[in-house]
Amino acid sequence: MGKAPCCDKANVKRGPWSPEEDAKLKDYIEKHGTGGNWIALPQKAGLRRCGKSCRLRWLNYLRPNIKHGEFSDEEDRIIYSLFASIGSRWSIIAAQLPGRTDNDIKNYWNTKLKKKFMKMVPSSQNQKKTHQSSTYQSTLPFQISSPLYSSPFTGYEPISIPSNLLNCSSNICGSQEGYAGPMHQYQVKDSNILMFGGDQASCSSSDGSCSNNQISHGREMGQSCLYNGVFDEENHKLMVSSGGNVDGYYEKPNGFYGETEDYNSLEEIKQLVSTNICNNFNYCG
DNA sequence: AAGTCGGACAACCGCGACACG
DNA sequence: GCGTGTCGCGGTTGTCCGACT
Repeated sequence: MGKAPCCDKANVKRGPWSPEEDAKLKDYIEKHGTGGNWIALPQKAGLRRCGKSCRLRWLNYLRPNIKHGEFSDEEDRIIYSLFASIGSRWSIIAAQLPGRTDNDIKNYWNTKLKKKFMKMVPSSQNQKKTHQSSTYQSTLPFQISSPLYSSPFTGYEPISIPSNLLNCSSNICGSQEGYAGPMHQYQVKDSNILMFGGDQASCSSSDGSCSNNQISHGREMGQSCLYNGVFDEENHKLMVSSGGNVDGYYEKPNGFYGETEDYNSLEEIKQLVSTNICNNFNYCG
C-alpha cells in the first residue's frame, strides 16, 4: 500500500511554467495568500498544476525579493562555512542568504562551488574515498564535518582542542537519536580559512529547546542552536553565523552575527572559539 | 551547418515530519 | 494511539542553451 499521490497526475500539467501560469499564481497569492493549503490552491487559482509544483514555483521563482544571478564571494564563503559544518541542509543555508532559495544554492553548489572546493583541497586528498553510507556523502570530495558523520572531512585540519571542550554531552544539550555531538573546528590546509561549528542535531532537541549564547565577542546572540564561523586571516575578519533553530526561525533578517569583526590572528580566534565553546556549554540546556 | 557535449537551472519525486480529526 | 492529509526538504532528473568539433 503506497502513499496516496498528492494530486491526480493524469490531470495536471507538468514541465516548465508559462508566463500566464506564473501571472495567475502570483496574482492569486498576492490577493489571497496561500491559505495554508497548497493542495487546494491550484484549483482556486485556476491552474492545472500540482499543489507541490505551485509551492515550488512560488518559493523558488515568483516570491518577492528573490535574488537571481551571480553569487558574491561573501555568499560563497557563507555556503562553504555552513556546508562544512552542517552538510547539505540547504534550507538552513538558504536562510543565511537573504533572497537565495535552497534550490538555487543546491544547484550552485552542485555545478560550481563543489568543483571550486575540490581545487582548494589538495589533490591527494581528493582521491580519498569515503565509504560512509550517506547518499550525498558519497558524492562529495570530502567528508562532512557534521556531527552526524563522525569523522572530519578530508582537506580540513582539525585544530587541537581539549577533548572535554569538544564533546557536548547529551544530558546537557539534548540529542538526536542519542547522539552527543561534538563541536568542530577545521583549518583549510594551505589557506587562511578557519571554520568551526556545530550541528543543530548536536545541540538541540526536536522541540528546539536548546539555548546557546553564541560566539559573539561580547555580543549576545540570543537563542539559536547552531553556530558556525569562518575566520579569514588574510583580512582579519571573523564571521559568525547563527544557523537557526529547529523551527527554522532566525532572529535577524540576514541571520548573520558578528560579521566582519576584526581579529589579529588565527590564534586569537582559536582561543576565542575554545573559550566560547566552554561558555556555550554552561548555558546549554 | 549540423551534431554532440556539458553546464546551468528548473522542476519533479519520494520520504519523513507534523498537524489534525 | 492511529490514520490521513499536507508540508517541507533533499536528491535526482529533465530541459534548455551555448560552446565546441
